[in-house]
Amino acid sequence: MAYTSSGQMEQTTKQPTSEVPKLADVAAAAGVSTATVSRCLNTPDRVTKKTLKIVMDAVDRLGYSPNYSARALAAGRTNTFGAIIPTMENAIFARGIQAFQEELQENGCTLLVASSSYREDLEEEQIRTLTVRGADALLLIGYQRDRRVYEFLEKRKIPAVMTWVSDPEKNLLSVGFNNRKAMKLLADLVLEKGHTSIGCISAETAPNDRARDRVHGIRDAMQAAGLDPAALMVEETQYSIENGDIAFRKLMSGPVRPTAVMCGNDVLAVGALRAASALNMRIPQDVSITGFDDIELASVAPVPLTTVHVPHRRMGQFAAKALMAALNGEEPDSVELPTNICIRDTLGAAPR
Amino acid sequence: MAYTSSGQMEQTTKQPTSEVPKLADVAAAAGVSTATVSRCLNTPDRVTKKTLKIVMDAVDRLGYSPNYSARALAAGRTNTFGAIIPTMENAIFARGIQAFQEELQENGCTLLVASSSYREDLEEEQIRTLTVRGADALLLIGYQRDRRVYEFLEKRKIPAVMTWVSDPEKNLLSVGFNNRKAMKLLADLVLEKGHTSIGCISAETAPNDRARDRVHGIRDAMQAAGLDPAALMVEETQYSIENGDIAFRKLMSGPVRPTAVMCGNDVLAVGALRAASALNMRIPQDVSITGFDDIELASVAPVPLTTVHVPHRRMGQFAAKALMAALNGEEPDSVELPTNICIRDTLGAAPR
DNA sequence: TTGAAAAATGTAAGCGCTTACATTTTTGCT
DNA sequence: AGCAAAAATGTAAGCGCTTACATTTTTCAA
Repeated sequence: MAYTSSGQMEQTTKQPTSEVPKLADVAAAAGVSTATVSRCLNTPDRVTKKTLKIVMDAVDRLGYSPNYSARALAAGRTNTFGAIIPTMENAIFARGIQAFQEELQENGCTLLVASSSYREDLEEEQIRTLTVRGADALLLIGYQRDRRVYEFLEKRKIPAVMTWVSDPEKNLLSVGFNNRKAMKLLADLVLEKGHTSIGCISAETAPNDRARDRVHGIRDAMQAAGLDPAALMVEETQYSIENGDIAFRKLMSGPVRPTAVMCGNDVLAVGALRAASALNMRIPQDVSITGFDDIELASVAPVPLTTVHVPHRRMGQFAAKALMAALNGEEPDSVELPTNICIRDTLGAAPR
Repeated sequence: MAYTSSGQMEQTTKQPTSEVPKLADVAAAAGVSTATVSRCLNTPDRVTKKTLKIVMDAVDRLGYSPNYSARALAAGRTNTFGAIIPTMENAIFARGIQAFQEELQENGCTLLVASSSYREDLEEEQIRTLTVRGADALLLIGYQRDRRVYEFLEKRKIPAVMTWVSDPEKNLLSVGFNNRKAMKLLADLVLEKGHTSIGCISAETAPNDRARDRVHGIRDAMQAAGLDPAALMVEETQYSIENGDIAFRKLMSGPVRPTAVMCGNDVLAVGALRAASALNMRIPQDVSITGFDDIELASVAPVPLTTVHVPHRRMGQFAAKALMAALNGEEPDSVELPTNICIRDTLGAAPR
């Protein structure tokens, strides 16, 4: 009777199994100790095939499933990961996070997602919340945050991976891509088409290092092509179709009309597309427009969008793998994924 | 020394506070028992103002935050809610779930979201997973699922709220709206405009009671208007812009061309819109198109969409409130929210 | 066959918190 | 001032699991 879960004697009137079975019940049913049951569940190779079978049969028979809180408390790990993304409102992060989640799930881990609304202070708060909630590790977007945050994570020994960015210079684990280089490559292509008057619709660069890098990339290309990088006309706004529309109109009503408008992401580009067609501008004959990300929206836009394809799914998967490795005491390497340009119908030769 | 967390004597070399402080440390620092600290945190009104202050000061000073696993284990509640939605890929559920989450967060609760890909079997699996993970309560979409699932929840005493639907006949807690009635109202309007040949692009109705109800609503209106409900031309497909496009073309290439196409949601409607303009049909002169949901997409579509507005945010909030009430042993009432028709530019008089 | 090393299993001490119950303090009367 | 009831606080027993360590069983070379 050593392992029955309740101290009371067996009643003559048997309980109708309304109670959820616990580890000790399985142990009793299988005639082994709780430690053995625990091993069968967590480290099956430390147990005889025979006992494994007996125990697993008991598990099935009782319909046992472990209490995660108890497990977390005893083991000191929650198997819960956190991700803090700037927004859930549009699809920018959806695919990558989805892949991240799937990869975790396959390994028995859970994901908690929070959003920061592109605000550093809120991000910090969310990081603390998720940590307190017991997240074993975190996925973050970009590098830009107070050093205090990094110190906090360091102190708590919580592995974190930065995503959507890549900078080998930084001594931080990252799984992402080089925004600046990716955008430069697309800009090179735009310049090759003969455009000299370039506009750019970007997310707000102050709180967003990815956006900043992308704008930088355009300037790099201009410089390389012998143009004045300062001539780039930049409109900053928040990511939304509506805002892309507005920003495009602003660019078009300025003193110098750009012949190509490079957008910081596909959502803005679709807004620009809409504005252009509302202004009776033909694409790409009158104006070229490019995006970034290659989300579904890009391919179903009124005119399919020339954009930069980002391997979101692979990024999510690798990020998960890296964090799980870090939790196992390994020292995973950062990975920089290649992006590639996705040529569709919105980029053409400069007019005239 | 009764409440220090470590049994060892104070070392001469003080630890650099690397260890995360625990309840007992706070108790020791405040000079009270662990019970009192716990009460300060959970039921502050059961404690003197004075001790509350002392304890909270200690909490701040030590930077204490409770271990949620331990709390969950001891209290038998996790303060975690689960939501299982058919898909995260488009924005249909985003707003409602976001509001649900915000409401929970305000009350110190966490949300775990999983998706079922519109498959009953996967939904059941996710329900079990979330339950095992310790979800105290669940938000589900629609009514349609095996009775076994309801029994399971009943047995485990896990409150669940059905959302995006409302049927007072069902003896289940729900916070939602009447899909059939909502769609009928819109269909009434379409019929008033003189349309007699109606098409419908719907989600697959087999696994989706909301979609089924909406189609039903159109038929109700036709019947009421003296038309043959069986004459409704229905195309079923999965929710995506692309599929809406394809379905629209199918409808238009059938033996009878509908003059109005009512879509099961806004995403499909935007696809239909795109197809129409690709086919050089003017909206609404040549063909009327309607949506359902009123997500952002609807108002930024090439032609702003006439659609049914669903109060997603309020639905999410009420759902959260209902579940929290249920967990407190109350018996919350189901709530049916009103929808309303959002008239924009895609519905016009029947041609000729 | 024997015995030491390796493998399997068992024992029991927590993990950090909540809460029933016991005890002490305060309150509000008379 | 004195007393019973109410309020505040303290005591300590778990919540269900993992795991260090102890014990038993198996393996395998001599």
